[in-house]
Amino acid sequence: MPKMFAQVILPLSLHDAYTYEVPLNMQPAIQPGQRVVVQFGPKKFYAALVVSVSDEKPEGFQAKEIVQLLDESPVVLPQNLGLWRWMASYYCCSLGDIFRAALPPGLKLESKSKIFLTGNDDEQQVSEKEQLIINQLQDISTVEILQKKLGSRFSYPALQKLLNNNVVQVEEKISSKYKPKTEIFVKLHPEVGTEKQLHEKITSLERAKKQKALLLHFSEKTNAFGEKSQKEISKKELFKGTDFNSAHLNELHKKKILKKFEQPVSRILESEQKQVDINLLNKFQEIALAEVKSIFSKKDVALIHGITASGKTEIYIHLIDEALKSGEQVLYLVPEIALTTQIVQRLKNVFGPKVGIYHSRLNNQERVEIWEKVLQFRQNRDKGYQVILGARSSLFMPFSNLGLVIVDEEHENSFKQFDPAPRYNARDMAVVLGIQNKAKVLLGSATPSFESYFNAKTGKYGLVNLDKRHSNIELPEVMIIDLKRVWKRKQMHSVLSHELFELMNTAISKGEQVILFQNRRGYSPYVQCFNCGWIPKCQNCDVSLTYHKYKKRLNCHYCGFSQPVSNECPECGSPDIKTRGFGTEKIEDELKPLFPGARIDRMDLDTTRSKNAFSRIVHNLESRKTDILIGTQMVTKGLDFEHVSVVGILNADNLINFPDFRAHERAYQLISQVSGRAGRKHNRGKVIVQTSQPEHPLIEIIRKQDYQEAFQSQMEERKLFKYPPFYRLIKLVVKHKNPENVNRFANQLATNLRHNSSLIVLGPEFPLVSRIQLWYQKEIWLKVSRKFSPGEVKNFIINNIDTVKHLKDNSSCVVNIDVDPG
DNA sequence: GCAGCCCGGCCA
DNA sequence: GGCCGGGCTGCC
Repeated sequence: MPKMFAQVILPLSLHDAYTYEVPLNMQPAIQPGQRVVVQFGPKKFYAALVVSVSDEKPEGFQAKEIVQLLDESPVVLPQNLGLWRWMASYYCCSLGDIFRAALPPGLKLESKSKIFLTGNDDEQQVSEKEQLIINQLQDISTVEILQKKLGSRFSYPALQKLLNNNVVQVEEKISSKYKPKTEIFVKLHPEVGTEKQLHEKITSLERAKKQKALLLHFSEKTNAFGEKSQKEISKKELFKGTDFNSAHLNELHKKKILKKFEQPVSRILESEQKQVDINLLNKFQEIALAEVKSIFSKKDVALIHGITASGKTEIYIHLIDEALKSGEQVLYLVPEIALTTQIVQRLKNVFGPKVGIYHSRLNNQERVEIWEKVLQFRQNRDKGYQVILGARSSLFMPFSNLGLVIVDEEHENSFKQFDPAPRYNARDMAVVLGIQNKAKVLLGSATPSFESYFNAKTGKYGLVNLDKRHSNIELPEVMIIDLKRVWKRKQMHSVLSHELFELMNTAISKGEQVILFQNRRGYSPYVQCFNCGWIPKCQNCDVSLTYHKYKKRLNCHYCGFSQPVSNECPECGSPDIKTRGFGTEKIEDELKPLFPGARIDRMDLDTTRSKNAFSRIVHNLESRKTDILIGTQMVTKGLDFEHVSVVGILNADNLINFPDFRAHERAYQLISQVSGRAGRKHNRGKVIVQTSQPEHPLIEIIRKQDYQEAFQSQMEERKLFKYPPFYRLIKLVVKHKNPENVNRFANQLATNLRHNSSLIVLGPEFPLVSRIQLWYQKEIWLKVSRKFSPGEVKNFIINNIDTVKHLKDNSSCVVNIDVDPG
C-alpha cells in the first residue's frame, strides 16, 4: 500500500500545518476533521486536527507517525474549516489559535498526556529498554515523569514501539475528560420473547412474591408486549415510588427473565417543557417580518432596529420556525447567556428538544455532548440539535446545514474577544459564517452599533425599523440634571440630586421600583491621604487600588491583587486617609439612611460572582422584593422589569469623557438601554441623567433619545478623524516585563510602519494602564484606508513585526495584533 | 508553546 | 575548563 500523509493543525500559535505519516492500520479510517494524537517536538504529545490527507511524501524532513486516531468520524466538518481559515487570515492569528477557541475543552488535549499499560504485554517480545518503561508504568504516568525516573535509560523509539504494539496507550485527557454518563437499564431477557413465555415466567415465580411483583410492575411500566411497548426502562425509573431493590432485580436477572445492561444517558437536563404555540405577531411585527423576508430574497444580511419592548424576539422565533421546517439549522447568538434566561426559556418552550444551549458556564462534559448533538443532526435529524442558542464561541459549532444566523443585541461589546487570540468579533464573524454557508444573517438591536447601522444605511445590509413598543407603552421621559447647579445650591443628598431623590421617594411610596446606574464597582475608586496626597497603587499594574469596604481591602481590578487598608499613610504617617469617589458599594451604603425601610440591592461583578447570585437578584426585583437596585453595566442588559418607574444615571460625565473614539456611541447605547428598563407596562417612566456638562451636545441628543442624530453626528466626526466605519483600525500592543525593551521595540516598529503610505500610524503610546501584571505595554494604533487591500496591509504589518523581532534583544517582546479593536 | 542548543558571563 | 542562565530557533 502506498504511504499516506496527513496535514494537521496543532493547538499552538504556529502558522503552518504539519505533516505526519499515517500508519497502515489508520489508513482506511482517517479523514479530515478527525483528531489524532501526534508527538510534536522531542517531548510533547498533542491532540491535533487533520485538515487534509494525501499520498505525497513531504520533502525536506522526515515525517513522524501519527500515534493514535481519536475519532471514528470527523468532529469538525470540512465546511466548518472555511470560517477557521478566514478568521486566521483576517485577525492575523494562527489556525492553532482558532483551534483552541473553537473546540470545547473536552475535545482538546494539550501536552502532559498520560500513558498507561493496556495489559497486552504478556505475549509480546520486548527489548530491554522497552521493559524498563513497562516496569515504570505500574501507575499511570506521563512522558515527563518517565523521563525523570529513567534518565538517560529512557528511549523514545522504545516508547513509540510500545505504542505501536498496543502495549501502552496514550491516554488522552480527552477520554478521561469526556466519559459518557451511563445508567442501568432493564429489559426482558431475549429468552422471554413472547407474551406467553412472559406469563409462564410470572407463574413460575409463585414462591418469590417480591420478584413476581417486580416483574408485573415491569411489564406494566413498559407495556411489555402491548402496542406502545417501551421494551426498556432505566432502573431508576423502574424503582421510582416502589420498595423494590436491586436484590429483587438481580434475582430476575440470574433467572434469565429480565436483563440488566448499562447504556449512556445525556447529562443535559431537559427541563420540563411546556410545549407552547408560537405567538401571533402584532401588526407592526407582521410588517417587520415581511420586510425581513423580502430583504432576504435580495440580500444576505438584515438589521432590525427595534426599540426595547418592540418584540424582536417573536420575529426571530417566526424566522427560526420557518428555517426548521425547511430542514435547516439555526444559530442564535446572544452576548452573555447568563443574562438571557428569558430567551432560553422561551425558545425551549417553543422548539423543545431541538434547541441546544452552549456557553462557557457549562462543564466540559456538557459542552462535548452539545457539540456531538449538533454533529448528529447530519445523520439523524430527529435526535440532533437544530437550533443552537449561545455565546460567541457557538460560532464554531459543527453545523452541517446552516440556514439562519441571528445576532441579538448586536451592538454588545462582549461579542468581541480581547484576549487571547483569536481577537474576533462574533457579530462580524456571524456575517462571514452566514455568507460562507449561504445562510441568512439577521442582526438585531435597540441601539445598533454605528458600524452595522452604517452598513444598513449604505445598502450593504437591509434595514428594518420597529419603533412601536407593544401595548403602546411610551418611551420614558429623560430629564437632565445639572450637577454643578445642584452642588452650588447644596441640594445633594449624597450622590442624588434633589430631583432624583424626590422622584425616588414618590416611586417607592407608590410601590414602584428604581434602578440606579453607576459605572464603578467597589466602594470607592481610590483612597487618598489628605495630608500628603498619597494614593495607594497596585504593585503589579499601573492603577490605583479600589477600596472594597465589605472586605476592608484595597483591590486591583486588573490583576486581582489585594491588600488591607493601612490606618496611617506610609509616606507621611498621617492617619487622615479618606475614600474618594463613588463605587456601587458606597452608594448602597449611603442610600440606606436616605431611604429607611427601602429594600436596596446591588448588582455588579462583586455581587454576582457566585453561581445563582445573578438570577436571585433578578428574581428579587421581578417579584418586587427589591425597591432600589444599584448596578454597573450589568443592569442594562436585556432584563425585563415591569414595575420600574425611575432610572437614575448617577454620573454621565465619565461615560462621555472616556478617551475612546467609541465613547459617545457607548454612552448613548448604555443610557438608552438602561432607560428601556423604565416604565414598561403601566405608565411612562422617568430617566434622570445627572451630569456636570449639561451643555454637552451628546447630552441633548440623549435627552431627545434621537438615535438618528447620535448616529449622524458621530459619522461626521469619524469621517473627519478617520475612524471606523470609514477607516479600518488595527491595534498593536507591544509587551515586555522590561519597559526599555517595550520602548525600543515599539519605536522601531512604529518607524518601520510609517514607511507605508497607506497606513496612518499613531503612537507608540502608553495606554491608560501601562503596566498589567508586571508586564509593561505600549500601543500603536493603525488607521487603514478602505481603499487598500486589507490582506496586503496585514502582510506588511506582520512582516514588519517579524523584522523587528529579529533585531537584537527583541525576540522576547510579545506583540498582540488586534484587528477591529473593541 | 517549549525543548534544546548556543553563546556569553562568571568563577576556580 | 566548567557551569549557569537567557535568548533564539525550529518543531512535521
